[in-house]
Amino acid sequence: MKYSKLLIPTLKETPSEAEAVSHILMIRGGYIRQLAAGLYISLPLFLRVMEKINTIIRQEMNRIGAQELSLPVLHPAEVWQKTGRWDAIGDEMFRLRDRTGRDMCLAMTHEEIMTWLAAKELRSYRDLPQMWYQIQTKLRDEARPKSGILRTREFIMKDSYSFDADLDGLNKSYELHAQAYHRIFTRCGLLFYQVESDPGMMGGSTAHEFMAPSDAGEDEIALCGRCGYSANVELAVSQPPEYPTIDMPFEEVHTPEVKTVAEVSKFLGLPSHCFIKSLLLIAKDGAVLALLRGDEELHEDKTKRIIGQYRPAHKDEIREILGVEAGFIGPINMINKEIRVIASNSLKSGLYVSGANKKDYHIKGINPEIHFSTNNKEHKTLKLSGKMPEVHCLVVWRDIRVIREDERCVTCGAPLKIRKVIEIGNIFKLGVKYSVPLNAVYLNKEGSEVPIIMGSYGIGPARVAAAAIEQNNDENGIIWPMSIAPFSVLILPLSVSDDETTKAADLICTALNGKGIDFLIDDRDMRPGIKFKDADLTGIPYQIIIGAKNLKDGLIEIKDRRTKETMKMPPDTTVDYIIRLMVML
RNA sequence: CGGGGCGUAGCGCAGUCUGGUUAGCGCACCUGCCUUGGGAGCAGGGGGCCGGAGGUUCGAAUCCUCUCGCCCCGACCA
Repeated sequence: MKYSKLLIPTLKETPSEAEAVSHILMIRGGYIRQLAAGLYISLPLFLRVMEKINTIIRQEMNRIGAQELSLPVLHPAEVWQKTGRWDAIGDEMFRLRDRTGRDMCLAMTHEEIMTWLAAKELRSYRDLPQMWYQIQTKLRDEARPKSGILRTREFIMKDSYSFDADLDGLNKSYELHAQAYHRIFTRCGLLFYQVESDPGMMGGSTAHEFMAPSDAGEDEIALCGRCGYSANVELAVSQPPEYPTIDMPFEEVHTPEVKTVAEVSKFLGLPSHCFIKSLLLIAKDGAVLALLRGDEELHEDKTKRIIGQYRPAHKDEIREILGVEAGFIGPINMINKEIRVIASNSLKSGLYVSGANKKDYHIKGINPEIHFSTNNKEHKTLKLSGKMPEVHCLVVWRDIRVIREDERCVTCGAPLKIRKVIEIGNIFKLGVKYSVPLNAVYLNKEGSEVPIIMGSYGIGPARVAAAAIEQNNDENGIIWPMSIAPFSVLILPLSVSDDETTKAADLICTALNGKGIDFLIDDRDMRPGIKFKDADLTGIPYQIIIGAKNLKDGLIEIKDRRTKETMKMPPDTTVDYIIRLMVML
């Protein structure tokens, strides 16, 4: 392919709207252009990268027995209404009406349509299992598109769906996908982790995400270097750091106008881990008191999984519900109040200071082993009858804390690392969440009607490309992994007006063509400096540099974009040398 | 949706606070000469509804009101 025939509008300067490295380099390298917020045009080079990634995906999906098909991007509302998602999903779904006034939406994912097809076409256990996938456009009216193509309103997604007769089958399909994903991302030259993830609103039991480490990522994962534990921080667990108990009597202390953990800690001269941080939350079915150790932070997602959607209580609500000003609330004298209390596991033992539920007072020496009780009615009765007066609070022990870097792994005790990552793929065990409402059932051997067990599995090819750039670049530009580079080789005839140079370039083109290697030749009548800069920026893995000076000695030069190493050799051996390099990769 | 920033030539920016020649600089672009191993040099040239609308004023890129767009942080993310 000739450079002069391709639209590759490279930029010398960094565009002001780009922040992420991959975003900057994709724009500067002439890969993409922005049409509007979250909407991008793929230029020829980027399209080639996407095609290479999609080819790898297809090969690996086909290899596990999945079949490719293509579904509409415009959907009738009815299917989505049947699963309840028409109402459950808010502004993120693009909605419209057709000319007859019928409600329609644009596909943000395809569980409904795939399940609809399964309901129509799959009848018997003999039809199962099936794995169907497509590489198609998805549309989501994102609240905040960001970081170039990492979060857009329209994007390509490989989504596949498995249909099995039973859980064993689902587990097999799930495992096959996990293996395929490992092969895909490895072949794409990415560093990545498979981590446990929150099944969330997809509605399922098990879920994993495939995460590529990058500072541009929106997610964070916790990693154990020793045992391999890895999880999204949305659900990652760790051993809370342990501190020696500081002895203190059980007594009230006057703490006028001293409210936050930091203030009380300073006032009493005690470290923050000696405190119980009490937060009043308003959940759908009432107020919830969350107790954390003073050095901990409440984890919103973990908490939501326990009490559902919630918000922090306002100051006047605290006064109304607990009868005390914010800043002095705590687990004391809570036993008669009809408020759920959820306490962080780290508070199970030790001695603590917390608000006394009395203005300007805190209480020292709270001993959860004595003053807290697990959630059973018995203690309440005993307390009320005066037999166990020391119990102040009925608690449920839960993991509701945010984990931190270097805390200990719960399985092996090694320090955990936290990494920012780009989510490049995910796999979910859906179960019957979609097959039941859409009546996707089959007849089993016994002749009874049973819902199909489903799984769903996604990959964002553009995110794979972005992650590859994030992980492979230098001050001069992109360094593509060979497998997904737009071209394998870039030929740089430094002067297109020099006959010897052109002749040598032609020779190499012919040889590369003969070997089926995809190459680009920079045939532009430009100064060498420009060609070198563009070559490095666009990131094609190998450069064959043909200059008059080396040619006088019968030599041309091969440069490895990644290592910057160069090798001089006669033109007729160049192509074989390149092939050897490519095989080594 | 909340907070912040920015809209001036294709790109990157100055000018705006403190209103006043013909709105400026670098890069890119066009013509010519010259040059050809890391974004050359010289000479000449084209390109602007200063995001949009309304207002204040003798006069608005500049002040006021409204509005649209883009980016960043947060919320959201099926």
